[in-house]
Amino acid sequence: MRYSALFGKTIKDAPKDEVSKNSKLLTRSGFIRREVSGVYNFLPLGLKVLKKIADIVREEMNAIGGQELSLTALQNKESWQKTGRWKTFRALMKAKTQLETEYPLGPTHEEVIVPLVKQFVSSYKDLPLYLYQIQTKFRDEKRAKSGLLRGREFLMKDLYSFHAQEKDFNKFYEIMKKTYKKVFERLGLDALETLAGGGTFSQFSHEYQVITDAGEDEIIYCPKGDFSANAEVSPVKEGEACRLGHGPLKKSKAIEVGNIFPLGTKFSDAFGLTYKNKEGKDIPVIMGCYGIGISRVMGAIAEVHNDAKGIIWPKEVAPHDVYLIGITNNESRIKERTDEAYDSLKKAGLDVLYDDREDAAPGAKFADADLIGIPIRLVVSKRNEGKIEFKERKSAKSELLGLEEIIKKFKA
RNA sequence: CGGGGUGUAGUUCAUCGGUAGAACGCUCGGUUUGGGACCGAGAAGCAACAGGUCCAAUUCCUGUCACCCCGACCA
Repeated sequence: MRYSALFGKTIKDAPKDEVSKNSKLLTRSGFIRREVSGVYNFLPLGLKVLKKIADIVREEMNAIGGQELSLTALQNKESWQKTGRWKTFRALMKAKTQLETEYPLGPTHEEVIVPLVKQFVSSYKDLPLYLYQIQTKFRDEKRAKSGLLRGREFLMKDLYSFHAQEKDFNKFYEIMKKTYKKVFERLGLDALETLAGGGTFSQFSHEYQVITDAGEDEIIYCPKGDFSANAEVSPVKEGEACRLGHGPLKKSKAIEVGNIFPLGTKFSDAFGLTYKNKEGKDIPVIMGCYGIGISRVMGAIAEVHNDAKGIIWPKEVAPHDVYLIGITNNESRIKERTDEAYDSLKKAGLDVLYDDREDAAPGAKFADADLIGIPIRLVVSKRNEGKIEFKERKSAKSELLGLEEIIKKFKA
């Protein structure tokens, strides 16, 4: 991609209404732009990141037998009345047609998936079943805030599991814990598996919390990593020893980037979702749900991985592999050499953002490279004597390498 | 939803009862090229919206809307 053709330029000053670190950085660097409060457009660079996050999640869901589908955002009011949530789910947005018919705008999808699954599941042979989607959700937050961290429209992965036996559910719940750990590692997030309340569904649930002052939750956790609980439900307090005798426990603000939740038979009961066991008896299906806020993850990464100059994207979610700069000058062949490097890198399968602006001062290019935060920066310049400067965004050091060596480095 | 604050050019901000100005960005010309470079010339605004006061309102008053912050809320 040539920078000169890229839609979405960087800006020096963030709009004054973008106050949170993540939205400031993502707006300045041309990844997102706010539409209304709590609702963001994703520009090409931002969408690339969003897709990479989604793809990692998708891969891991597929790996444990998840089947992807896509459920509607515009939902069925009757189903929500059946579960009682038409009245009790405060953040439910309701859309009205010209004829005054009301539709819930999906904040979550139990009311859609359970009736759907009921049409296909009737025997123990149909279970277990793991269905997920990555889809836009709507929640009528009384106050949207913190950029991508709490919006009214956001992208979320939700998986629903259906089981014949409690035992089977428990086994899968543990698999999900491992899977979530792996997902967040790949996303470059240090997410603590945190014990949380179960709301109206169950006694407990688990949240995946990333420590940051921008977060809204408070967690009590052991710095050695063997305990973490949401402060709302934690029986132990800051400063005490954890269950393995480590200590002292710490208290921090954190942002919830995922959660997993036993649903029991609450929704199966509401919709009469049962299966026939071997004796021909109807048994309610046991369910679990498992969410990851895709757009919130993007915000959390920007919130946590940055420095004074801009974002520092983890490799797996970066919008491009390389930011290529040529420091041109009319007399030398720098422009040609940079063009050649661009072509070679592309041929080698790398996704390159080539800053091909001819009249921009070198400083402007460096500043944009740092702000956008692509993990590797390459500089072609007459100063580098036929080699290319290779620099990691996260490091202050750089080295001069040949093109072949650089390509080899990426393959490794 | 309670409290506080803000709406002026794409962005950040000035102005102030006499109908709008800078910087950045943008366009054109020229000079530049290792940390947001320089010179010159331009384009760009229904001053959120509606009403009121006044000879005259971006400016004062009222209302509405939007946005931000704190709190409450967040299956």
